[in-house]
Amino acid sequence: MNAVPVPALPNALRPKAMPIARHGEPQHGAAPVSSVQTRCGTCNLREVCLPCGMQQLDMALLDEVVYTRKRIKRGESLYRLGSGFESLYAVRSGFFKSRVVLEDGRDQVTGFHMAGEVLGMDGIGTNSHTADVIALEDSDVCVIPYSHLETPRLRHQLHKVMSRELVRDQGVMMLLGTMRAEERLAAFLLNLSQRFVARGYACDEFHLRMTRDEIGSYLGLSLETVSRLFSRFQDEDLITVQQKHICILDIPGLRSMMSRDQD
Amino acid sequence: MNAVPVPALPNALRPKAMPIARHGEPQHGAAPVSSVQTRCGTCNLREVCLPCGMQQLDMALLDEVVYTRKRIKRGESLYRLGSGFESLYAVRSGFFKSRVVLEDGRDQVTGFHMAGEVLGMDGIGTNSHTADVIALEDSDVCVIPYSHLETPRLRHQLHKVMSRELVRDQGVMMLLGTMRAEERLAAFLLNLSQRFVARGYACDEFHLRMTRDEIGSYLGLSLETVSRLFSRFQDEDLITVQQKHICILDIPGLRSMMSRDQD
DNA sequence: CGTACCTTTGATAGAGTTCAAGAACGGTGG
DNA sequence: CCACCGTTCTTGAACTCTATCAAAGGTACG
Repeated sequence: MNAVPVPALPNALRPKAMPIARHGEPQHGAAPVSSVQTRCGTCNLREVCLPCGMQQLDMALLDEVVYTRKRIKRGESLYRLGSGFESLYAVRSGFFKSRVVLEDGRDQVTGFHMAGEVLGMDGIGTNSHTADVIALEDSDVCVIPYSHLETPRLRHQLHKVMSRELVRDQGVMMLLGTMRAEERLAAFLLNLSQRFVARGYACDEFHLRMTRDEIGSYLGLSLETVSRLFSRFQDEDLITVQQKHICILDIPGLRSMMSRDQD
Repeated sequence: MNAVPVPALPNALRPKAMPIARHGEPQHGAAPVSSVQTRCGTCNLREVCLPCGMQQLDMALLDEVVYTRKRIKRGESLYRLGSGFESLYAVRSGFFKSRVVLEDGRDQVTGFHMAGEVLGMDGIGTNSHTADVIALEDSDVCVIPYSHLETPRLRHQLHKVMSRELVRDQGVMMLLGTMRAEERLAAFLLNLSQRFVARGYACDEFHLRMTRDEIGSYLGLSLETVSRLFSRFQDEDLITVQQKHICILDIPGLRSMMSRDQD
């Protein structure tokens, strides 16, 4: 029942279109306990997942790829710093955060991850993971043993995914390095919006799965600043906020907030 | 003549050990104009370069890998945002910065790159580069056509390099997201020091190849703050600074500067 | 040898943090 | 159904760190 990212909310909050975001397999009344077999060829996420860009390729190839599924409950971790690396994980449904922790206890949220995104690549280099990945809601992942990445196409897809991750990181550095608080939050909202759209959900209305604290950590701001900015954006009719429920009213307005010259 | 990262400086500044940092090939009087053939098997950088970790593997394998070399003069770019992706580049000698530029002109230095490091992986995802990479001194790279990464070992090495890059980015996010100015600069100096050591240079004495402005951009600080902190670190006998020439006097002191509890 | 760039240092101001307190929400159990 | 609890969110006020503005000194390179 957690296949839809916005679980128990009024109709208005449901995705306007959801061609992708349901499980490929029929969902039985009782959720499967932990590991199920899943076939890429029938997975509705295939257009945004690891083999993204493979639509034009032989489906036959995809059909052969079968992964184990794993459920992670809200608050539990997919993996932790120091745990051994064996597999990559594709998020099937749900929402994760990744974070790194400093010796003195400070931590930094390094990313939020939704359906179709790939996790675990930090472990390839040292054979053990360098971050914690924690489910922000009950979630489902496909386990992709690293050793199974045998076909050239799939390997190239992995390269693409990793490369995009590097590019995403550049964006975060830009955000943390040069942007002011309001620009960061605007960029954050627009990014979330884009990613929801890519998954067939409404671009202008969604439910934040993370706390103000987690947003703040990710954006390099205090939770109070995040809260204040949400209120200010609302005053300026850019968005509406009710706790974790966000409506974006003025996408161009948010966008213009990100270029400095025109205040 | 630019093989040594510290070109024209007093003896004290020269690397204390330099088992790695000279060209594998005999250097002819006049520097080669642009492209030369280079063999990994005889390259003195092989222990820190793309095939790092391959020491224990067949050298025979390495010997077959031959790359084209390319010279980039100070101030020139290895590639630019939007330029097509074909190859990865391994830095043989010299020093680079990478940066991304926002529409409104602001830019962010996203990394500094020295001998043995691999550049260009940002281009794999979209088949075009997403950043500018600019030489901070006359430099030398090996051109590694992406299509040549054919052996399983080499591919795995690429995965490792990319993964480590992702982990490095996590570190930068931690830096930009949670650290204060002094912590950032301390972390920066310690990181540089470590990387020099890995290449056989002195850990406590080196020549900065970048300006205060570039350091500031990388660390999310203004150049004035960087300059002030250098001066303060000097007052506190942690380092000595003379323009771009740095001596680290107290590594533990710098390290303790990075944990917040003990002020 | 002069010019352009880089660096240092001071004074001021502003953005965002921190501390604090109260309000809203969500779940639990009586 | 309501009261209760912990967690999350909001808002205010004071303070701090860092940016910005400004000017002078140094260095390097043509």
